[in-house]
Amino acid sequence: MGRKDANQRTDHVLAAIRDAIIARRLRPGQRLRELELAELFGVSRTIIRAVLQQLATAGLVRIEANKGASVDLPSHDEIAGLFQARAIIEMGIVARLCSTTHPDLIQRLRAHIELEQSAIDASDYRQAIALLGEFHILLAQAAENESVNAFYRSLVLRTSLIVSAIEAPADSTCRTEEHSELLDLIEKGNVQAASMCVWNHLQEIQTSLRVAAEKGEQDYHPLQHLFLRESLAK
Amino acid sequence: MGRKDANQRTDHVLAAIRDAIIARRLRPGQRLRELELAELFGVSRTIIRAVLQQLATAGLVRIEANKGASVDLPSHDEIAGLFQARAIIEMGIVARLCSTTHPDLIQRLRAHIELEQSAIDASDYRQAIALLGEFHILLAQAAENESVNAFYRSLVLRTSLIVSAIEAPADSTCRTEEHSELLDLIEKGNVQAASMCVWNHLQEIQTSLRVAAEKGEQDYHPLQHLFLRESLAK
DNA sequence: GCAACAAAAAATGTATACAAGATGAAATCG
DNA sequence: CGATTTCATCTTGTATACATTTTTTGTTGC
Repeated sequence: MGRKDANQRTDHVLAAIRDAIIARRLRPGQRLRELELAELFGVSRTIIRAVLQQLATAGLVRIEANKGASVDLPSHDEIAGLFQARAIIEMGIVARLCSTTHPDLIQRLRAHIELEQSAIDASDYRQAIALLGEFHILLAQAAENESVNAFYRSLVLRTSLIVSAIEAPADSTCRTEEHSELLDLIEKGNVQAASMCVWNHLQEIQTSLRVAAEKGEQDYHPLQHLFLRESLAK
Repeated sequence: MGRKDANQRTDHVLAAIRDAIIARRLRPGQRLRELELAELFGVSRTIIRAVLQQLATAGLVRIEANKGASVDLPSHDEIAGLFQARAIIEMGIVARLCSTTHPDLIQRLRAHIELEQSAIDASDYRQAIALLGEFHILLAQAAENESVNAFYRSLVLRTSLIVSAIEAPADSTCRTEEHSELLDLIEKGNVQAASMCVWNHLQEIQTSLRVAAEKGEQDYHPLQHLFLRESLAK
């Protein structure tokens, strides 16, 4: 019924399921049955299908023909590809930033790094990890390009899902010195070194994640038959 | 009715409409009414809606709540953003290619440039334009990253729609010498210069397109009430 | 004539009905 | 007892029906 609040239900359901995936209340591999979700949200399957399709194009959900949808579970190769993609995008952005000067931008990023450092000093690891990840988002925003931004954000979203999925230890996240070093290189306009810095930085994260993943793979057992109702309750 | 050929109808309709947009049989701004399309393809609105939604996420179609879908008509700012995005991605790819040697890849791209040159020499402009555009696709493929590739292809698709939409003259497309120069720089591993080359290259295309667009804007009058049936006939 | 309003037509948003593939358990055969 | 087939059930795929919004049309008053 084309109501005044058109697509509002769709958007609400979309946000709810996406948030549940991000918060890992819905684990990779979890099946998402249309009728179940429809009843849970009090809407029809029509809306659920639209939502699932959108989540699938965002790469959060996998849909198989005649088999239905489930939270996406990327392979090791796909994970490597996602990190590589992030590196490529960031190198492009860095190259752009190197060619022109952005004093205010650099200053803002430096301020962010100070936040990182003080969180680390205060041993607030939860906050520190969040800030370390946010640095990359800010860097991408610096490109001031909507398309690139949206794409990069979707890459970060998917990679951070992986990070949290394998309960990565703190040392497999960014190091604040490298962020600082990158800013120095950008300021100097050294594209060559800045690119390498970015590449190595993301490469490090990825390899340390792979190690953590392989270590944790033994005690990984997908909790089957999770209750959607609880998983989706915010 | 969940049939053996699941999603086949959807895919067929999707391809048909997308091809029509690419081939400019469907012009930007053209309204896409669900019932009309449904009857044309002999399917239900359900399928048409799924297709339109997918086209919308691909950026080819714009959907307004309660108003329906139409072929996307990007603003000048959006066009600039798309070209800038292409440049950023290509700079990232180029930075990647510079850091390691890819003799076979360089050779393939050089072979492609020879094709460009011979098409130009033979005054086969149609072929030349296609080849000049294809160079960028090949370059993107060189990154060997599925995510980046898919994203870049969608950017190229949307920008080439614009190129054909404004009936750009030949001199607003790539120049083969610049492609050759870029390869030289990659081979030397000069990230700095290669990045600038890419940026300037796409900047040139964009500005010459803008000029062409402004020139052609007078005699642009959207053919209203085009017949969908004819537009979609392959 | 034309501006404003009212009713009708058309188009989209959502729910539901039904068809067909997928799944799993019971039944059958070796 | 184990492998295989069959059938009941579940789930997805598609069509259609109905509600609500938008757009068009027609009419009235000035």
